[in-house]
Amino acid sequence: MTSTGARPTTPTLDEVAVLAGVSRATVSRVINDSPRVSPSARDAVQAAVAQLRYVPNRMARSLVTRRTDTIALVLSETNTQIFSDPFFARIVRGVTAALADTDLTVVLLAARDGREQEKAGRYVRQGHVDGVILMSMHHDDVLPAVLADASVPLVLFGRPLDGGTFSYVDADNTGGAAMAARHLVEQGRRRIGTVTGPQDMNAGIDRFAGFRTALADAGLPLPAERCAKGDFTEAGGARATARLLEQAPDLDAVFVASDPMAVGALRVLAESGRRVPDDVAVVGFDDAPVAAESDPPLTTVAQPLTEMTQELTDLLRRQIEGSREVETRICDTHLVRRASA
Amino acid sequence: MTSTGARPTTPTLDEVAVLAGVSRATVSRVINDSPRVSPSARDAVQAAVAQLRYVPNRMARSLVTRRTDTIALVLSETNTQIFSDPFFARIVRGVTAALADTDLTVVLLAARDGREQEKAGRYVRQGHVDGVILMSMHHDDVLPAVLADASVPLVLFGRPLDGGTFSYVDADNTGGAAMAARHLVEQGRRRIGTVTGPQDMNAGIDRFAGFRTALADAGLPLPAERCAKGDFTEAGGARATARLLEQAPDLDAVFVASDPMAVGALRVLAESGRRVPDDVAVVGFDDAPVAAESDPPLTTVAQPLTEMTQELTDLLRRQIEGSREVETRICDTHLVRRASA
DNA sequence: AGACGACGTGGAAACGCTCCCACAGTCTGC
DNA sequence: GCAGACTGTGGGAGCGTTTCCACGTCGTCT
Repeated sequence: MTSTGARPTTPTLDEVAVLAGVSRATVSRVINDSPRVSPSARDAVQAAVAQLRYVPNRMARSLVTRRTDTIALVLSETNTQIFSDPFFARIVRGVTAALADTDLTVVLLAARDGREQEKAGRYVRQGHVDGVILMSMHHDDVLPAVLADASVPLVLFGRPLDGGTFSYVDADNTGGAAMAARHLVEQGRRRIGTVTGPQDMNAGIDRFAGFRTALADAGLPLPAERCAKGDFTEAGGARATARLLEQAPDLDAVFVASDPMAVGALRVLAESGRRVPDDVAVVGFDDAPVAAESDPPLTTVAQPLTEMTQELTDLLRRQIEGSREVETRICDTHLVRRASA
Repeated sequence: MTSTGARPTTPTLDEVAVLAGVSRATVSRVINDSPRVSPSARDAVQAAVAQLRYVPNRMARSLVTRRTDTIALVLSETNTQIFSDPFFARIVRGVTAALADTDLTVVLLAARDGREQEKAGRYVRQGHVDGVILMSMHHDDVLPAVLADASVPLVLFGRPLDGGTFSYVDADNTGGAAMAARHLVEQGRRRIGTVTGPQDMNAGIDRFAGFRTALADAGLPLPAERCAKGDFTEAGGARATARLLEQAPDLDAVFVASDPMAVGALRVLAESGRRVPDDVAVVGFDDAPVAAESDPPLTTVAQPLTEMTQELTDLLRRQIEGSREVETRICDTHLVRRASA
């Protein structure tokens, strides 16, 4: 079983050339689908490639072309829990799907603490990738600046808080939250509260702002005791809702800034003996898979994730092609009506 | 805002050498911490590096060293849902943590369909990484063979089904399931059923086998109507449990092959009016975070995930160093007793 | 029939780095 | 005081590609 022999050396372009009886340059042309090759030469090369099971050496190729055909999807998030958030999974799926037809490969980089962020930054700066999609939600994250500084094409998922000059794609969080608020008002609710997201995340801030503004526009008050801060997790949503019910037991509706939190809210509401939507209406945000399966199914604000990931990759690819334009895309949300409101 | 000017060209070793007044070779030595450099030269080089903000070009370096200092963690799994399974997140965390002190960077590759698996395979074969940790659970996955064929160091998470000669690390699924069965027997349970995992996954097969054997050893029968097949998800666990209760309403205990499924089982049991553990005892598997928060908290079989990821990286690093030994590690599980059994 | 593109091809120069080797200078032990 | 080792340094080859350029060899147009 034991052996420390050298691993088999992979064939090079030269060896293929010799076997095919042509020059290295011609083999290269065949590999790269150049039209300027005779059919006979092409056949000979392809046969030789197949026989030797030749695979081009990426490093050598990248060294001269200065392209890697790889992009990084960097998840900069200290909360390890969020990494298993279905929302992230959907983004990853969307991005890889959007690039399925291209020859770009997506690699994921998880940067959960300072050291990992540093590693990710170095990885990018060393030229491993042609571009970066960065998901960084927190205010104090330095990675956006570090990567921008690496002068590598960069697109953010989510509006950056500090308003730096980054290209980014985001959902219309403000508008979506306002839509949720108006929906509740139209249902005749008057004592409407909210479970917010973290207020150091743009999504948390914007959803709260949109909600508050819409409520004010409708002439409804939003006293502090009808607001509780959550952390986008189910457990956090449950805790926040419990607090809310204690502070404002007469609540007749609640806007919960994410679906996982809303699921927690539904549980706590049920445990408190309240019926949803009869006693308390609930609107969530995200249209996560779980929203359709909750009891009752959740009315929620949907983000057009497919469109967003498509925009993300479009923007990035345009930058890779050479554009230095700073572009932003705010994608419209829409209300998905189910049973909870 | 618009401009399509060329991105700033990154400095090379030569430019650093000129600025520092030394040769390229000396700069290289400083970069690579060679001891054979005089303090004065070292200082001059470091100053020049800082001034030019020089970062070595990975491609050029890798081309000659044949190392990339990168390993890939490949998730080969068609079930997109599993990608957001907390279990995966824990593995990712464990692996990156185990490599935190090294200069190895981990990149994640998600291979969810044939095309993505092909991309991942190509990525690896082209020499982007020094080694691969592969999570591939399904019987019909071709990626293990493809990657092994790429003659790149490879370690599997989870025992491969076809018994190929791969290095791998796995939990003692058989032993853990047997432990769960014995625990239920010791509690005086006699009509014990199970919700299994998918039977085309090694974890599903082994847990079922260990459970069945232990039950037989205890002289207890396991009729077919006390077995229901799940898919490792909460919803699947709920469905399987509902089936189980229909087929065998007199069940007094159930071993559920994963914690998410067990959570689904608890819900269905509660809905059917059964008390846990009074009427039906439940043991799960994985010791997922959710196990501690369920109602009642779940007794479950824990895998030593930290130890496993550590072994995984140790094995891989040894292979990268040149070992061609095929090594396997089966890590012991232990029972975490909570309230459900 | 002669000139002239177009076409297919090979030689050779990069790309940015590491590392072997040679070389001068300094230090040690006699 | 001199052979020998040791130390720091620079020159240069080479890693496996792509791509520019020059060079025949045709077919086509006047």
